[in-house]
Amino acid sequence: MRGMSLRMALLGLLTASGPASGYDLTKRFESSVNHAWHAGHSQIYPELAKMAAEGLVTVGEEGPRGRKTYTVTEEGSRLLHDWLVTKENFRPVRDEGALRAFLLPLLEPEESVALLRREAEAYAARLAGLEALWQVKQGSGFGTYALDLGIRQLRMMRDWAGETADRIEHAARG
Amino acid sequence: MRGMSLRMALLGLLTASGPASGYDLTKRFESSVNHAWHAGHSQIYPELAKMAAEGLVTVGEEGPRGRKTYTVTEEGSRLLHDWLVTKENFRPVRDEGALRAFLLPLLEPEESVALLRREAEAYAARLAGLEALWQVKQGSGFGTYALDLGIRQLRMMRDWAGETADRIEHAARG
DNA sequence: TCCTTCATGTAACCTGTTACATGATTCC
DNA sequence: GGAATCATGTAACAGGTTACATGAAGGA
Repeated sequence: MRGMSLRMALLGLLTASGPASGYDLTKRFESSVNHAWHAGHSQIYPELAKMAAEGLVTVGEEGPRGRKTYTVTEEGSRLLHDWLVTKENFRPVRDEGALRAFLLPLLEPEESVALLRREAEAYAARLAGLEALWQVKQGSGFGTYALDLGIRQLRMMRDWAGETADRIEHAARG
Repeated sequence: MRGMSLRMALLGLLTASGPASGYDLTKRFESSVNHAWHAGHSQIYPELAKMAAEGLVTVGEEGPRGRKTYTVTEEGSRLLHDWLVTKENFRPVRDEGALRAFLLPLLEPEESVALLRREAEAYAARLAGLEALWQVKQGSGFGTYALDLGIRQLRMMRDWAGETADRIEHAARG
């Protein structure tokens, strides 16, 4: 089995914050795990159905408006634990930002510099968002480790973009 | 059009290192752009065919063993340039490492620590690979900016894993 | 002759994206 | 009554993975 990530994210959210509907999970994704793994409702609903069919979750009674509540089973719990502990995580890299970095020398120096400055700003803006979240959470709570990682990531990229722009500018003038 | 990355990587390699066959490009991918964007031959061959059909590249005479040589056209060149200069790059995040970080609190402290130590080592090993490459290239040449980015990335992840392990260990004891 | 490398592809499958589609409930 | 939000889904398509399949050329 290859891409179990969506499954694991769902099992994780259900474990951490308790039983929920597909709708709830879609919201939880947006507000918590989204900066680590993105998924929309059109992916979540069918995945929950499959997971129920495979016994990883159970579906409760239908509530108002057809609401279905999912709960993790023993088997789901075990699977998540095993995945976390066991799985070697080196899937092939596919990073559009890095690809653009790779191709950067194909641009004129002024073009590259302008691009990098723009990107540095964009990274800084996203960074500000995550840092605000960090403030709110006071550096504790469920998503903290991932949030820390995300912040470090954006800081690194902002710095890389800025310093690379400086380097190119310097080389073009000097 | 959404995922133009493979296309752009191919146009970029053809621009930077000259006309090549699908086979050559597969090799070039492995040895240069692989740490930024991965693709195998089964993706590259059909993509080149599509690109030829759309006039982004031309196919030369067949060489020995059915070898086909591709060359970038004006149109391909323009497309690549526009993509680099214009495109806003914020595709949704989908980072398995970050997801695992998010789910980390579901493990027992000792399990998390063991996992993070293992990961820190793995990052360090990959880092050593890229740093060796950097030494070879003496910090210059076509892929340099991306290589720099890759190195910063791995350093950051290694540090994050190590420091997070320390933090958890400290909290569990103290 | 045999092995390796060069060289091309296809097919089935899984994951993710975008757009379409529907309807109940609650609040103003 | 009308708008927002709750709540579920499907379908067509694009992108990526794995495995299968074939054969020519070159070197030991």
